[in-house]
Amino acid sequence: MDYQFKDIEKKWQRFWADHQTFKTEDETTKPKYYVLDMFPYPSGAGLHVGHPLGYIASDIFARYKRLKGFNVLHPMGYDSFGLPAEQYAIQTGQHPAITTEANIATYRRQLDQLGFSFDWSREVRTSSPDYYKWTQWIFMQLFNSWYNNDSDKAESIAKLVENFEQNGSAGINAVCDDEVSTFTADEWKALGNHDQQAELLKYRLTYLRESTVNWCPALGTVLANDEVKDGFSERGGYPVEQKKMMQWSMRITAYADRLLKGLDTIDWPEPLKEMQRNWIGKSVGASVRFTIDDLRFTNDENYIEVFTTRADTIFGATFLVLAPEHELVATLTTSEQKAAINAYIAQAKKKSELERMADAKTVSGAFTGSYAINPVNGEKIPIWIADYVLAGYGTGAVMAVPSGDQRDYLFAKHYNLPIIPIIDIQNIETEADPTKDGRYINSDFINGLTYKEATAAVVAKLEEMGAGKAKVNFRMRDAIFGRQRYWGEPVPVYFIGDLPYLIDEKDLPLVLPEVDKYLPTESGEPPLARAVDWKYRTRKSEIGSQKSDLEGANAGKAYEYELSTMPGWAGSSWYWYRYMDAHNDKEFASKQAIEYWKAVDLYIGGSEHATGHLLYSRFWNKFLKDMNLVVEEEPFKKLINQGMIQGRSNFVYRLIDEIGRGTNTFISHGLIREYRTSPLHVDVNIVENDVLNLDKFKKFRPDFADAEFILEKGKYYCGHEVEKMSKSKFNVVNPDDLIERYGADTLRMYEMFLGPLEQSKPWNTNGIEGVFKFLRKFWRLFHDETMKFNVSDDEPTKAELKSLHKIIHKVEEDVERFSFNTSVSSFMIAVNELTDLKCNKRAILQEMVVILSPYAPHICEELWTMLGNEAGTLSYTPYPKFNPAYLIEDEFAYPVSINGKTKMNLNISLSLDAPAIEAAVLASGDVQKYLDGKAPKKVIVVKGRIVNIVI
RNA sequence: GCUCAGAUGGUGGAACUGGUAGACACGCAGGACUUAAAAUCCUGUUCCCGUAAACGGAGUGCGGGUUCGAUUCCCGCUCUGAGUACCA
Repeated sequence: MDYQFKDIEKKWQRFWADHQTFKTEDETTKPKYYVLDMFPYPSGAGLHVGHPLGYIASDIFARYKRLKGFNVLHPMGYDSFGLPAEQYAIQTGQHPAITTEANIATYRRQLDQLGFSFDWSREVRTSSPDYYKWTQWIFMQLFNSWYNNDSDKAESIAKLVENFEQNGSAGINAVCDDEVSTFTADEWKALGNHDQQAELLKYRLTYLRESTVNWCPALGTVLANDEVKDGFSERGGYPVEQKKMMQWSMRITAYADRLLKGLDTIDWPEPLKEMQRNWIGKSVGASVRFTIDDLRFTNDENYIEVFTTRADTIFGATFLVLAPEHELVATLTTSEQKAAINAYIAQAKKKSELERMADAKTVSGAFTGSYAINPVNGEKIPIWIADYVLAGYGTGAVMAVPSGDQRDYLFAKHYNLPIIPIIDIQNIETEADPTKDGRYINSDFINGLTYKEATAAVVAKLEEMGAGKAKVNFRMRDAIFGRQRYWGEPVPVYFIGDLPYLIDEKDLPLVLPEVDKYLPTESGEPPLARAVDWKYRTRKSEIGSQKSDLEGANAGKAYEYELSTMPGWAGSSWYWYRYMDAHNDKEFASKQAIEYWKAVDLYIGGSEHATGHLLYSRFWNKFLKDMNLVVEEEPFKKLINQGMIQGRSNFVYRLIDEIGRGTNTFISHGLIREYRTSPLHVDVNIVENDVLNLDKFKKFRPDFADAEFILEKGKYYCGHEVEKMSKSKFNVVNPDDLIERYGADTLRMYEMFLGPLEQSKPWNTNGIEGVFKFLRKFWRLFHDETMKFNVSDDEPTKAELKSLHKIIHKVEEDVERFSFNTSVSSFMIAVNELTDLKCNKRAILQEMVVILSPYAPHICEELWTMLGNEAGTLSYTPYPKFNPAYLIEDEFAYPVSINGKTKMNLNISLSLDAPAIEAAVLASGDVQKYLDGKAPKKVIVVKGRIVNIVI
């Protein structure tokens, strides 16, 4: 029988499902290996050919590891909360759960078709209450924790309370809000429960605070920074504005340093680590207090604090600049300057983020009229405001050193402020010079010192004066953790007055209530406000840690729940643990499961999650580690980014008539220079190797039914271009179509054959034939001319064994370094060789089946059983053992170069050593011809490699 | 602007530690089989000169360097893609 991929693939997909071939046990006899894919959001559009790229790679790796004797965890699930389902619900009134369910069914069908070896018994869905129960539970742990800088880890709030009760706020070194109170133990105890809770909220790892948020009116929700692009929402492209709002936040900044340090311990692509480093944005410097030269300010508030990374340049500081939003601006502004300052603030406020960015080159600012004192030299320097200083970074104020900082330089030039050189080699004629080389001048006690010495000396002096101290600043902000949306996890919190309280653990999961519409209420409250009688009722018998508020008059009352839901990244920040123990209803995963599987050994996914999912996941993981709930500091040991698959669009060229109208005549791409044409996207699915299928084109759109063509060599050639893959560009290729035509094994191998996994590349179906032909050729090795199964038990020859062992070794090497494209080529070479050798020996072919099975599992399962093996055993059979003895050659065709240019090959025994090889080469007639009687200047011989003769 | 990645035939790409550049595949051209088409198979295919071959020359974005030898290492530049954006 010929290679019937359709029957074969259906048969084995069913077999794997029926026999649960890939169900993973949490056993400990084999070494474990955890291969994870980034789980998809099940969108309505289904998979396109770009999505499976990473899944195919991870599946090959997982299958390979099984053959190598590992107990492999290779699960899949769905990140099923999200905006598109909700948008659809708003438009149609359909409950997002229903849409989501339907989309998941499509995804599942498409994934199954590709023959993945997922253990579906462990499937997770972030939108399922069994799952989000634990997302809520983790939220509660965060609420009940604070970050202790002294132990450098998160600890229980109870411990903090204990400390307050014994010592007050003294000795607490926490990551917390800026405005925490100081109090004694007695003062603490004297506080009412309300005030105590309000104070504790400033320490909790998830907390409420008024924050400036990215409010998107069109979506009716708040967006995270990474969901906003250039002032517009990433999804939908709606305008985003800044708005103040009470929001849940996550104190991720507590982990900034650990998130940074951890990067050095994990095997991730360098660019991705770099992106996280930039995002965290650690800068080491100093905070410096500049006294305000104004008697109106009281003694303990008479300073402006700035952050600088160049404390060494402080003698060059000739003015201060505050952000227009800085809280001191109003008080600093003198009456003469009031008009100018107000005008400037008004103008700055009007400018959108986008305009501010485009305007980066223009210098603008205003003088407050006030002065400050430079602490190191007592100089009186003016205080300005300008929008190049950002309120959200550092202290929202800078000391301007125009000789060393280009923005300060431009500002000083524009407003005629002094520029003082502070380093002897500094050249500041046309621009600032931020050099750190040379020696200091005009700088009093650091004159003559080097950069390192000067920085230390200045910081020491400032500390001594009480005017500053060394400080580390981070660019990263606490992450906002709330959406005014319906389709997300409810926050397990209710309110008594203005204070949030956790619901009882027994009441988890807090299930998403039904609502009549998925829109905000008329008064602007989130959709959850529409739920009827959705209130938390406390029970006196089940009161928790914050008990005093639930007792007495409050017991049994109904309280408002938090109405916002969790953001998209909540459910994906811990899901890899759920796969370890997906059905546990006592814990998010059992201790044994976590201790066995530990962390993800290989994680494959796109780099677009670099600063979102991958950062938040590391944060939650570190927190869970601090709580002793998990065992590893880093969740993903090795990570690979699969490249993006871009679209490759095809174009037809419509002839334009004299008056500029499009006609119904189309010009082949090679001829368009001779005509006036306009390009038109054409569906790539009716184009093959850039040749248009004319009949299908006529059916593509009704107005093309009577299209005419000007052809080249009888064919219509299309033009092409690389663009984003999108429906509107008609360049979306659906894997279903390709599977229908060539089968999943061909598609799997072709996606790998396209090029290195990590490289972005345009999808191009040209060439898939080659892979398909390869599989047929492989099939034919097992069959005679009449397509009858025919395998012999004869002893293999030396040449056959050599081919086999070459590929055994090559595939091992390739898979270990994730170079899947090169192993596909090598398979082709091996099959070409075995075809030439007319090899049908079981001893060779059975091993070939095992080696190829991770790549093309269906055809291999079929051949495996045809060879007489038990069905389903292929996935767990041992990988063939490489024997280098079969590759040993006794002769090598040495390339002989003259002056580095290869001229010929000479067969020489590999047993000869260098001098003997040299003699043999020089004796050769062909070499003599080049030497022309002269002696060579030099002869380089690398045994087994090359001979180079220098003349 | 900054950071990172990349540039090899008509196309996707290979060459892993400096050692035969262009493996493998697509496409194209020619041929076999066929009434024909499809499928399959065979041959050729970096470019230039020689218009058959041998042979010769050039060649991995550009310009230099190190080396017996460079796609690979170093310096400078150009272009493409991604991320980031006044971060003090």
